[in-house]
Formats: sequence, C-alpha cells, structure tokens
Amino acid sequence: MTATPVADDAASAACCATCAAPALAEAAAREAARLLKAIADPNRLRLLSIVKHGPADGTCVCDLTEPLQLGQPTVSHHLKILVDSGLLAREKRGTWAYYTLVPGSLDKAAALITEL
Amino acid sequence: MTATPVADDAASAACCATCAAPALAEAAAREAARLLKAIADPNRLRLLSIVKHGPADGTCVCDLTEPLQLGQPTVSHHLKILVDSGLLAREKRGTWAYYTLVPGSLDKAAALITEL
DNA sequence: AGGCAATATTGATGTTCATCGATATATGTT
DNA sequence: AACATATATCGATGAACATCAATATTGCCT
Repeated sequence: MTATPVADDAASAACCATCAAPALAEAAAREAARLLKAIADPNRLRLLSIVKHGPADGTCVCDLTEPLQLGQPTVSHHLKILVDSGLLAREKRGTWAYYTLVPGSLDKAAALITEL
Repeated sequence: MTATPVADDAASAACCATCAAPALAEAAAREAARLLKAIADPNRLRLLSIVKHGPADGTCVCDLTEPLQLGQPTVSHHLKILVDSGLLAREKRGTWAYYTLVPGSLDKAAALITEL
C-alpha cells in the first residue's frame, strides 16, 4: 500500500497527494479510449487515409473494398465504427454511399494524445 | 527506415484516377495501429497521464496501482505494453521501478493520426 | 544466511473484436 | 411488376486482450 507520502528525501514523494495537475479522470479516459480505439486498427487507418486523399465529394464503398482486400460486409462494419465515432460522415447518393472525413476530427483525436 | 513510400502492388490503389497521393500501405498501417493500440486503452491513457504529470525522475509502480484501482500485476502488464511500444522508459532504482515518459513519443503517435 | 518488500511473470478466464457467409434493405432499371 | 446492384445488418467463429490469483525474481535489511 505505502499510503505514506512521508518526505524521505523528496525522492519518494508521491506526485498525487499534493500535485495540483489532475491526472486523466476515469470517465474522460474511457471516452478518449473509445475514440482512439476506433482509429487504432490497421484497416480503419487505411480507410481514413484513402478517404482523406480521395475526392472531396466522398469515396464510395465500392472503391474501398478492393484496396483493403476485405469483404464488403467487413468494410461496411469498419465504416460504421468510424462514422459512429465521429470521424467519417456518410452521405447516400442514389445506390451509393459516399464517405468523407469530418473536418477537424483527426486533429481532435490527436489532441487527446498530445494533451494528456 | 521509410523504405518505399509508394511501393505497393496489390494494395492502396489510387482512390481516384487523378489522385496521386498514395494511401497508407498495409505494413505502415499495421505498424501505426500497433502503437496506437497501446495508447487506446482507458487505463493506459491514465498511466501515461499520471507519469507525464509526475516527478521528472519517474513515477514508481506503487504510486500507480492506487489511482487506477487495479491489481499490481495488471498495472505491471500495462506498463510493459507502454514500454515495449516506446512510450515509457523504465529505470530500476533499488527495489523500485520508476517510469518516465519517452520524450517526443506522444507527439510521434499523434502525428500518425494527423499525417494520415 | 534468512526474511521482507517491490515488481515481474505465468496460467487461466471471461470479454471484446475482426472477419466472414448469408440475408435484408434500399435504389435504380427494364 | 420483376430484376440487378450497392450497401447494411445479422449470426457465428476464432483470435486478441484485460484482468486476476499465484508464483517467481530481485534487491534491501537484520
């Protein structure tokens, strides 16, 4: 346990007892992890990259299955995760669904890491 | 390293005919995902935060188990993941193990997201 | 030496997750 | 209307993972 912040030589002093800088709270950590988990997947990283470099009016699913070498249901599943976490936006035009990057969403996710 | 930014045969076909920017290659995506996966966990985010705001000479494990409300083996396991992925550095002084943030490692991880 | 405290490792367990095949839901076409 | 295409959803399966209890290792102290 060592519940004693006894100042031995200032070496063993715990950072938490008097430290004003608050560590990430549990709820905030869970929230941040949820977003980062959506990004931390090889195929979803590639999806984000392809959509980001793709045409401004969106990339359709049919153009995503081939580069990823994945089945259509799997790609659709990953896209849903990215949309649900606020990273991609989905717009249906006719039979096709076009995905675009939500502006600023990637920077916001990156800030969760740099501003820990 | 950064051997070949554009060398790809089966994957990362250009998202559109006019788009020359290459999508993230599979190997790079797997590598990036491995690092981001190490971060994308609520408890590991809190560990990084606590260590970052902790004393410059390191935070010992005994000061980490309590705020996380986790058993010592579990904390040790998470710390190992963070060390193996290059985010934390471990220095043993006597019986204690002190963990410090590897300088620049968080910014490098964040760059994997912003520079997709 | 023996004993104690801090940390790491091992083995097991329940959960989450990525992937797929099959099917459902549109939407356009003939 | 029936049909074809594009995408989404469902159910199942195997792998990855987080957590814990028990044990091993390391270093200090008497």
